Amino acid sequence: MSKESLLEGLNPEQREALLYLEGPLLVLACAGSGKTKVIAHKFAHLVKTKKFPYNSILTLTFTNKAAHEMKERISSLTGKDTNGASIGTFHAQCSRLLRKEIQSLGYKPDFTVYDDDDQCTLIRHILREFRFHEALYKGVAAKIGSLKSSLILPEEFLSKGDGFGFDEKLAKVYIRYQDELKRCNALDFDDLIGVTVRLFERHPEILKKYHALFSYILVDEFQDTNYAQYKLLKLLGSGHNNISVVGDDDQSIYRFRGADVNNVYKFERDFPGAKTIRLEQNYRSTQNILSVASAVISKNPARKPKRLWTGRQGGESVYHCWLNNEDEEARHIAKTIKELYLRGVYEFGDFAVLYRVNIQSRAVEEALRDEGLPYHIVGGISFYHRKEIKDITAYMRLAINQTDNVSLRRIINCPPRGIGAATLAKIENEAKKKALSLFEVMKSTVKANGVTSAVKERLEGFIKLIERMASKKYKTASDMIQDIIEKSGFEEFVNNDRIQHLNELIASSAETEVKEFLDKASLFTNMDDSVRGNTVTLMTLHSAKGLEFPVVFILGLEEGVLPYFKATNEDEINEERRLFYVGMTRAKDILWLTGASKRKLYAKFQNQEASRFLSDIPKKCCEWIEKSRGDHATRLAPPGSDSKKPLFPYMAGCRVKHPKWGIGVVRDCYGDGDEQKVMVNFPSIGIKKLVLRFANLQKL
DNA sequence: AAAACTCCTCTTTTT
DNA sequence: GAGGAGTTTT
Repeated sequence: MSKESLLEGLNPEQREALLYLEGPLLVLACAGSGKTKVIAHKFAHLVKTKKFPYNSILTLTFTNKAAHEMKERISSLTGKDTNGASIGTFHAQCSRLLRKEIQSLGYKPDFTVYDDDDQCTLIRHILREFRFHEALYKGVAAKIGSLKSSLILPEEFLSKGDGFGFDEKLAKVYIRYQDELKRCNALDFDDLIGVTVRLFERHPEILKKYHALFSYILVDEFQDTNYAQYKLLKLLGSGHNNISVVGDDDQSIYRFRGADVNNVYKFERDFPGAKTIRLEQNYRSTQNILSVASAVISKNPARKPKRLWTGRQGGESVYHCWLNNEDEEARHIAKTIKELYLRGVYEFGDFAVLYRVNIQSRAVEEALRDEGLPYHIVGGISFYHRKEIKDITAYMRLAINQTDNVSLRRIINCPPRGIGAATLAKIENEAKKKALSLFEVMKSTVKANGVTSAVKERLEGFIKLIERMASKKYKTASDMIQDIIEKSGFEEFVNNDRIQHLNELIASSAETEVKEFLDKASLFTNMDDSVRGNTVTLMTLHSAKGLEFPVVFILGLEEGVLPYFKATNEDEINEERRLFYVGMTRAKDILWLTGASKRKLYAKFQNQEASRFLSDIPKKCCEWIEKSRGDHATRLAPPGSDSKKPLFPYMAGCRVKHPKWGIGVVRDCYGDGDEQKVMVNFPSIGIKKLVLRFANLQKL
């Protein structure tokens, strides 16, 4: 593809972003403004026109899915596969780099990556040992995570306690946790970033090497970076300053995971000479949807001002409907989907139902089933997080990294082999005393006296099992998995369903090397394996980021649901507002907002009030439909909105008859007054745009 | 080692 | 009100 065609199809701002090559660049890209496109095209431009080597452009995303899509786009632009390219998630790229360099920090290159599950297991273990309240493990994990994502080391945290004892306890756990990780030769997710930063800080010569290697840096979803990631970018970018970041402060919805929007605001200051380019044209939604979304988000203080606009004038009005309870809400949505589907304009895959919390999916599922509509749910437990899968990977990890205590504890008696709590406690004690790994202690226990011969025998069996696997050179992960299932007794231990999952695992890993497989398994998430098909999509607002659908429903527009009741301070409310904004801007043609006056939350019924966000919506863009009795509905509908003027006489999907072209299906209806136009799909001749005044359409 | 019982939590969750 | 995890019982 030539340079000309790389620029073709880009608007002036997108072009500018692509051609701005010297120095730091911040691209503020509104929802639906083509930010991925800019990155992909810029990558292709650097390679094709500027002759950058393929692996010299570090391209970072947040999700595997985004990385995958990026690779596909780039390879179709450049006509080459992206095997040698440095494109991937922050975590995957750091992990790759650390496998090569981590020895400089005293870890072994075969370190294990602990996912959140493993992290929690370890923290619980430590809490129990300290006799701290074990049930707090989630909060502790979150706190440690946030310290790590701010690059605060355990020792530093200890030095500034709060004086009440809580922080001291936390510090104690943090220190121990970090110590334990090191001894297991393991890194958690935050370490992948943090340790890479430390590596660069302590070893400038290594940093220099990567300055030379990565002569350009491209970053997607920049608003989601945490402090550690920001620091990493600063270090890597400090050599040449060729860094382009793309993001949207209005779509920052992961604050609770350590993401810091301020990174967007700090960029111009911290990267001297930085240029800012705004992408404000939205290629996705109709004007009505955009007006509603902009009105809501504009109420957020401290955001970069933007003028979001679209070429798709008018469009169907945004619908808002208030119902009696969550079942009616769900039924209403199901009925609406069915109706739109039957009109023939939309397929099931065109619909998305978005909600704040996963439990809200239940009512919708039921309603969709009742109407016989196919659906799938995004999120939930990931394949690699299933118990039996994690058990098998624990065997693999232990064989590769025998100091991995977390994995050992997981499988030592699974399947049951008569090594119970008492034996394990003995080993744990011994290990602590001698500062050895559990596996090492097991080996010496077998040689020494002190345990009964029966126990010895069982321990020996386990050790042999692991050592045999460790010494064997498996060609693929699937060979190893099969071996584990056979030799460990898993085969008899698990039931049919789970064997099925294991078979899937074997099939999917037939072409993957063992170590590669383990990395993938750790860094994989539930976002990656959604098998959708052409069915209605149900998911949380969070999971919807980056996606688009012709028809979107957002449910639970009530105080306590959206915004969620846990959001109390202003920052948190603002994040809820952004979440709502992200949801609305997923919609291309039709957007429905619903709420209910009664809802069952955690086993009790609650009276719900309309969400405060609804009052920010300009009345002229929204049609308020009342399907609930009682005072809620009347209070809800804003004054003046009761005059139900059908702004667009033709809904997308309705059938019309044209004197010349016969019967067609309306796709869109837009514009004002005399300019009002309607887009109709006539089976015989295709899509036609007609001025409503002259079209002589007959509604069927 | 399975079964029964008790306790606890219940937001979102890119990796 | 359900589901998960840990603990106690058999």
